[in-house]
Amino acid sequence: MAQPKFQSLKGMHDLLPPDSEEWLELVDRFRQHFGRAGYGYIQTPILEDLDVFARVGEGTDVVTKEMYDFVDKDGSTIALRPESTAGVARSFIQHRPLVPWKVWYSSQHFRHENTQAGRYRQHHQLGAECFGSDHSDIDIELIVGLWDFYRSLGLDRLTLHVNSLGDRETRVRYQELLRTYLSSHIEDLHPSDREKVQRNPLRVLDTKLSESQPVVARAPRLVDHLSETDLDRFEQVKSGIDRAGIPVEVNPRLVRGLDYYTHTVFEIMSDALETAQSTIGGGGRYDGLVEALGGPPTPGVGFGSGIERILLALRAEKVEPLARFALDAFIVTFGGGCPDPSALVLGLRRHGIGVDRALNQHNPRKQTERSRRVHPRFVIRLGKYDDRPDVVEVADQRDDSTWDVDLGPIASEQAANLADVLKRRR
RNA sequence: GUGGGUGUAGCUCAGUUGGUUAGAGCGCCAGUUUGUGGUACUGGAAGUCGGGGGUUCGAAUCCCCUCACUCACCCCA
Repeated sequence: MAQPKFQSLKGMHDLLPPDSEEWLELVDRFRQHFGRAGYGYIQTPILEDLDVFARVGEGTDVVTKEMYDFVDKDGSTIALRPESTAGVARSFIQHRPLVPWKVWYSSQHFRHENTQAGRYRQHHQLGAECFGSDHSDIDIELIVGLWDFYRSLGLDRLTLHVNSLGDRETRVRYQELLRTYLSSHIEDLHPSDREKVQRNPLRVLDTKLSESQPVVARAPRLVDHLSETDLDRFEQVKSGIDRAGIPVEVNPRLVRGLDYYTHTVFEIMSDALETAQSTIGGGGRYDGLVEALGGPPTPGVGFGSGIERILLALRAEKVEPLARFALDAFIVTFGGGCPDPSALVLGLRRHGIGVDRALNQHNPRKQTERSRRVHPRFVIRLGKYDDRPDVVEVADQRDDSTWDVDLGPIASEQAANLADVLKRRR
């Protein structure tokens, strides 16, 4: 194909039917799933003050390299959100809702990075957050909730990884210890891991570079430095997940991309994805986040899950598409003496019947072929009887039965009459 | 930011050592059919061969540049 003059920007994609129908269905199911657990829908602006994001991820690529930030007309520095949690936390501080505050979102995020399978510059996440409770049951509720959501979609091949980073003091203390250790073995690390030692030493733990593995394997382990209370908390979360019947794998090298996490962190991977990005959802606890943004000390926990990656995983597991575009009825017209279908179509819609017709074909055979695309419940044949223009034949696609309906002689009542017949049958 | 792969019709792709007017399947349009159910047959429309430059009598094919897409690294959902 010759490239058109304009196409969507790199890593940003159009969403068209029928894929868009499946997308809406996915979001709707998420809404119902977390709605049942008491989570309300939240929307925050796509643009925020740059510092909202910068405060919470100083050492991370997400905010240092990949942010779409720019100077606004009034000179202020703003950014397209690279993730949602920071904006939701800002909103929490601004409105001070009753706690525990449980919200879910479906939002687009922007990261200026090179694209690959399951990785886009504009990507979409479903997520849920809870602010104002440090109860470990919330951690459990979110993790189990997300797992069950995936299962309800038909995903089967899932792996749950969890880890604990301890509280902030633990984390800071361990981070220093790790930095000291790694600095003394800096020569044995892969060059591209060396710079991370100062900036974000936890990140070295999950390196994929084999050259660094021996050093990392002998590094001090975070789990050995957790306090009694940290360990208790971690045990509660693990046993809660276990009681829900979900296989859980402790991964001591699991750290996360954003550095506001404390205590629980987790990821759910799709084992069906052969691509480099198999994590479809992840999150954890961020007890210091609200405070870092200038709010009162408030615990929080949440997750984000990539919609595009969920859909990739569904395809990889060969799950049938979640939704199909379907109409109640499709109108086929016969011959030159056929009444004009326009009024009937518009009238049926006013009476709550989803209906369409073929506009580019006049051969009934072609129209019938067209109707198969949209999987209507009923096919309505208009103008079939030359001597009785007010009679239509209705074909129920479910059981292949057909019958005639006399619409009556008064044009203004015909749509209502037919709508009644279809609704009774439906 | 770094590296690999791929660009030919709406889609998926053929296209020989460079050689007439660039092909197929699917899809689309129409007909066989004043007619109606996933079939069959017939015909039709549709391509600046991603773009630019070069070599050549001659380029989809060879060379250079460029753009786009894609996969991977980094990183992340």
